[in-house]
Amino acid sequence: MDKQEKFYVTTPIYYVTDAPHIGNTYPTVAADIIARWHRLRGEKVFFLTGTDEHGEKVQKAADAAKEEPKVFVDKISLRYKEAWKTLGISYDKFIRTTDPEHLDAVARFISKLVENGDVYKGQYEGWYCVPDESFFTELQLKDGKCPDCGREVKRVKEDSYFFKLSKYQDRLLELYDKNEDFLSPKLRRQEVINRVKGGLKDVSMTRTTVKWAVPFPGDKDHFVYVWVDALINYISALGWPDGTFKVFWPADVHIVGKEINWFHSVIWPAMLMSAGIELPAMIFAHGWWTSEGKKMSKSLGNFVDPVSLSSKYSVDAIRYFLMREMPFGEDGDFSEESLKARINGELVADLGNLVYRVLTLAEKFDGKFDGSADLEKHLDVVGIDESMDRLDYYGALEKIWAFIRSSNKYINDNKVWSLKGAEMSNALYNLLEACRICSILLYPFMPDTAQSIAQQLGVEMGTLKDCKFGAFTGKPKRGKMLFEKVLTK
RNA sequence: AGCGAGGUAGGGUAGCCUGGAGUGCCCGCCGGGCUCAUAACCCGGAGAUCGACGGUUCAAAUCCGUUCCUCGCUACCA
Repeated sequence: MDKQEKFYVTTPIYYVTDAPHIGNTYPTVAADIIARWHRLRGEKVFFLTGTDEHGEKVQKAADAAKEEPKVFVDKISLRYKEAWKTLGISYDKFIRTTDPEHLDAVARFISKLVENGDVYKGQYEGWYCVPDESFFTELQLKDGKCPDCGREVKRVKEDSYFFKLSKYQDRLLELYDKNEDFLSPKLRRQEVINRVKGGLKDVSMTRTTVKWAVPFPGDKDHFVYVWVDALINYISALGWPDGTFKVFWPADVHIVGKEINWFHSVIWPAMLMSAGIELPAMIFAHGWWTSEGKKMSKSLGNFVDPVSLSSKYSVDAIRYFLMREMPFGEDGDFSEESLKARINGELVADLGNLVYRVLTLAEKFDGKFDGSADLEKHLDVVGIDESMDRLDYYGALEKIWAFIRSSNKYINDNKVWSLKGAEMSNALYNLLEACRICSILLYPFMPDTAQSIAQQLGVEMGTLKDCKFGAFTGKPKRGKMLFEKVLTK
């Protein structure tokens, strides 16, 4: 269980043209859980999230809101912070790409690429939709027209600085080959490798038309394209090249959405190679949610909002559901019916009921809780820890739930309610220890619930080291039910 | 089109790499048990020609080939 002493996890930084919704909540909750897990292991953890605030789309959104870009992004950035507070996100730093330190780091980073001869001036060619003021690649066009509005596009050329991505093809392939976990989950691995094998084109990294951006060092007509700016947040947040950068870099995992996997799995490591900076250990691309079976889209207005859901149900239920409904990395569907089914079936009937019945029995018993660890054989802490190493939250929860079910079964099989004396003491010892260990294992997923369990057991919240049967020293006192049953339909 | 993933009981999955009686898990359904517990918990049962065709083998969900279907990625959507 003793892995590295430090752990650095990041979420994508979220583009401020949208309010928080399930799409950005999902990786944020996932990062929060893995950060909390590593804290339970006793590691020094740095958990970074933030907002991506530059670019043309932000500029336009600010214009539409009749606000200065900075005023606009301040507002939205705050909404993210509020949402994360509601959802119990324990980030260590919230970076904004408009932070002065970040702007400075971007300029220095790019100068480094220039020094190393990986940046050259060329011409960017693309299709431009005048009314939308947007560039598109050949592939993005829909029947030769603007994919957004369907109007005519025109071929334009503009000066641009390029990053020599092509130069790093072999080194990238070597990286993927040597480090199997770099491209995670496995399902994404071959997809990226084959595309890289197919050849890499140098990428345009500046624009002259977008002014709401970081100035390009050494050429005042150019501004850094948002994706370059955004990627650098992972090191600028640490104060690269000094400060906590020295403690926490390289990142142990960058959690990203599959749509931005290319940038993180290919372009970002190439940029780091060019700058002579160590590479992150893992890029984990998660899947997407549909909403009630339909793709979430602005036109349908069907974005799932976990913040408002969390006031209707509970934060912990939402956090649990996000990790339990589908394996991290795959796609899945969000439906309120399914959420209710998991609350009633798993949180109420399995977990909540277990804790409640155990505490009822324990309160009635007058004596010490002592015995031999009969239930421990159903507990697979090592397996759970290994699942968490792979960010397999789904697998970890499956194992935790197997233990919860075994504990419920133990009560029935042994007719615990009818036991007396030493037999009762032994049974309650096992059950109370089971609940205590569950409180620890569940803590990263459902912090409030876990703390409530610990409190009702009358014990301090433990760490991963305490996930083994030992002496039960608590003073159980039943409190309120962990989860209330919700009405279906 | 290219590349990738997948098709296992009513739904969702594991098993496939390293062949060995369709073996497991969750939900749903039917029946039973129990009464500590939030109509909660526990047990049992029904339900699958493992997408289709062909091959290898004593033996195929598992290996090989073909085929049909679904989904994802393809360079700034979480």
